[in-house]
Amino acid sequence: MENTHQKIELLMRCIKALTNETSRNPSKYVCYKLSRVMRKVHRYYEGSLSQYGITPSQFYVLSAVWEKDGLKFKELAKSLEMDGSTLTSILDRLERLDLVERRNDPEDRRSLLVFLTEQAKQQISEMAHLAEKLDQEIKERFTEEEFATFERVLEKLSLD
Amino acid sequence: MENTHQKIELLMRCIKALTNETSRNPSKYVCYKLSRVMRKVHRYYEGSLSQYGITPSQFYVLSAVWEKDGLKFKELAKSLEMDGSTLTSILDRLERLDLVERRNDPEDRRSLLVFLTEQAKQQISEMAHLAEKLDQEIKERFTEEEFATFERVLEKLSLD
DNA sequence: CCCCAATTGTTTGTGTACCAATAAATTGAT
DNA sequence: ATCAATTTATTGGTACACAAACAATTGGGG
Repeated sequence: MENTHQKIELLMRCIKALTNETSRNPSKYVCYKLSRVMRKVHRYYEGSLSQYGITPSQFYVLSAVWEKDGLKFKELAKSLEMDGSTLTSILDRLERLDLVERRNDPEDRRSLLVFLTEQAKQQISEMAHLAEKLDQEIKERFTEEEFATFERVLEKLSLD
Repeated sequence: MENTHQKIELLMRCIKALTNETSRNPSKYVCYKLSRVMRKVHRYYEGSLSQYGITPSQFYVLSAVWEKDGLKFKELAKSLEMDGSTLTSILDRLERLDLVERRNDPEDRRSLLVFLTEQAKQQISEMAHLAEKLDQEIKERFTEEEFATFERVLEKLSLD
């Protein structure tokens, strides 16, 4: 009986293939594949970065401020292509962790400047080193050309 | 003066390149690239699916139930590789939209079975058709081989 | 100089996403 | 048959992500 069920399943799959009926499984959609992989890779980074008490998104923000200390809130959001309200909440947490500091912009009272704290400056390069190692471990699983194509497609998709 | 500033920027980039100092910009990390592209593609789907009043994630759940109507909650979560608590909240919304129905499993009182409503059955193939069109528009931007490599890498990353 | 439109960052509300803790039901070992 | 361990779905808590509404500020046209 169990065997019969399996045969029926197989037959159904054959019928679908022969009639060219498209699968209903969501795993065929690009968007679904992307989100599944993104979540997986995100958790992979998260597992390592948690030793510093931060999340991947918080790490990206720290890196961007590290690249240009004291940049404007607006510039930061733009460079991360991140919604302002999302950045506000991430900065709230980073400020609570004493890793980042908001200061008033002397030239425009609407604007904020974002700085790393001393503590963050001491830790960030170690964090970055860790993240590079994680990246390396991912890349090792593919040929250089394969991964280059992958990144090129990602790059092209990220330009609107 | 502005010109001087640009020259300094350029010089700094040269120094970084010559000393092999790695960039601090987060856009070099695989995880960041993935999340940026995922968000972009997600918004792209969202814009179209919103005409049905649903989100991409809700669409994936509907598709999976469409593929196998009346499957167990647990199976559904597993096939979507989704945390159970996430699925609970998505099913709550889909039930409120009258697109999905939870029923008790007669064979195990801990378990739930998930069904599409009549309304959902009438709409889902149109939604799927739309999603396929969106996918097609993305794929058109690349050569077949290029995109095949991209999907192969995604596939491999989603395992383990 | 004044007013109105645009800009800046925050708040609020909704929707994922996941972990830990929970309650209910089932299973298995004795 | 009974009790402990396991399984199942939900709840509660935290963290993104984004749109819309908001307050403070700036800037330009009259």
